[in-house]
Amino acid sequence: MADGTGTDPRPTGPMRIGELARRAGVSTRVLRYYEQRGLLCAGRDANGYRTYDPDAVEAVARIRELLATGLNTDSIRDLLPCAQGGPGLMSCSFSCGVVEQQMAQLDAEIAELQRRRAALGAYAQVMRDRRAQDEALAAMALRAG
DNA sequence: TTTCTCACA
DNA sequence: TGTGAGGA
Repeated sequence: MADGTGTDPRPTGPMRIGELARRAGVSTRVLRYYEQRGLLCAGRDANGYRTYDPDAVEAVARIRELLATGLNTDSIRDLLPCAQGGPGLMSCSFSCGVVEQQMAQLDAEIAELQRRRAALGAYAQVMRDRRAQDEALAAMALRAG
């Protein structure tokens, strides 16, 4: 079945890149990119076309999940051995370290964004004050005729 | 339909 | 982190 909804039955044999892309809901370019970055393994058939095992669909889903956390492809490549056999990561010291480090980096980015927000807020307050002052002066001038 | 590479956002 | 183009 090829309804493009991702509800097809699980493939029983190797897939080519187009079928994996459709099942995983990503572009073929993305799959080649993941392979280039060492995130995804592909075999080759006689004509050089990539072939993928049926579980590559879940592998792509795991990669997408990890990318969505903000981890880069190098970190994900190192983490993938800890991400086998189901959702989430094994609680090994390596994966814990990577996750902790990523959270620390996010905390730093959040702090920096909050600093920028506060700086912009100061500008905004000055602008509001000036505007209120200008309006008050204009009202006074109007009353004075 | 697939492969690849280069340039680009 | 991806995408587009262009040729094989």
